[in-house]
Amino acid sequence: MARWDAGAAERLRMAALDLFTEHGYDAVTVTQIAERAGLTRRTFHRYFADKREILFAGSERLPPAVAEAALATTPGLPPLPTALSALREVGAEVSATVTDTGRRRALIESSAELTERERSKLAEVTTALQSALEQRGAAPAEAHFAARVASLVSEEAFARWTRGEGTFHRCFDSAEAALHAVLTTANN
Amino acid sequence: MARWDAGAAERLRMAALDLFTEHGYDAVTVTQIAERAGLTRRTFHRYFADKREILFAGSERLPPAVAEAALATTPGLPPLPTALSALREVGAEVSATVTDTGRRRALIESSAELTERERSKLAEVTTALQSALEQRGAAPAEAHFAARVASLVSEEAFARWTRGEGTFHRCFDSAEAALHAVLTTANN
DNA sequence: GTCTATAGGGCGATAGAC
DNA sequence: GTCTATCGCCCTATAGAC
Repeated sequence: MARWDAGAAERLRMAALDLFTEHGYDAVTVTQIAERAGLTRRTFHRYFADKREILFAGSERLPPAVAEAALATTPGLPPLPTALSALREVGAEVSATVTDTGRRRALIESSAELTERERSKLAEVTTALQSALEQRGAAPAEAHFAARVASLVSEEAFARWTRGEGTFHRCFDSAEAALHAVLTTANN
Repeated sequence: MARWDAGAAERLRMAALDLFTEHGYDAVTVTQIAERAGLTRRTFHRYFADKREILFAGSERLPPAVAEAALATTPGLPPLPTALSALREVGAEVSATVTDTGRRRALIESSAELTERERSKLAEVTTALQSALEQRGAAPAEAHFAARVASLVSEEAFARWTRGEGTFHRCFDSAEAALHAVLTTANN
């Protein structure tokens, strides 16, 4: 376990995931994670701001990706379709890339601390999306609603995809249809 | 410094609010709050699980209140109108009761930690609402969407109300109209 | 790499209300 | 006397400073 083995961050991530699944999130200390990765507690904090962050490594790339996707859609497309299209596109990429989905989901749901942090991460995506919509000329309130409704669809799409209800695109479309159904039933 | 002065929790809350506004949330320690309230750090933790919780005192009453309101609406009303009606009703009560709105809002927005916690509190309301809708016979996915869309309207209503855009009922209605506008523009 | 401040909580002793 | 809120001292772990 050479001190300069590459991928310290990735080794820490794996060590953490293993220890968490084995003993539960709360029962594992940062020191134990660092030790299993052959590093020190100090080094852990060079890569992750706090213990929760290790389960959200790489998530900082999502908000800019979504914003970029939104800005790249057909000019003149209204805010909601723009937001949906951006999240559909980036979500498909994520669903194709991501690993350990099941273990990660179970862990996050097992701890209030982690659920809380996940909400923040999702909120960051929504905020970035809202800004992008405003850049495209949407009014703040309009951008806010569109970004949040689209995020709602995207979250539901991920939930369906995790449950194995088909490809991400398929799940996204069915989530969108389900939302539409709820909205129109209401207007009767 | 009477050990038995009534309202320890409220004294702690006031002390915390004062100290936070004076020095900033991060710069204040639990020990300082307890001292200003004439109590010890240990007692603080008998009332509040952690430092953040003191800014959300009483929030545990909201989820049941919203669920109750949802269950009390006209039988047969579809999920979304039910959810909207419940949040409109409870929101109006809250807006009539709550104090220190301005200071509290500024504080929460000043700290990522507090923003994170607030999201959790809002999510608890949404979850309770969703359960109530399911109890009324809505399918899980349907209940989920209705609860979250309605919560979105309610949050926007509170934002408008805090900005002084009229009574809470008025703000709620205008928020609902704004959402409707975004949704219909999308369907063109 | 060590050192410090602080959070958060377990446990038993105790001071005051009844 | 009982009952219970509070205290004091214990500990561990996080997070960041030196």
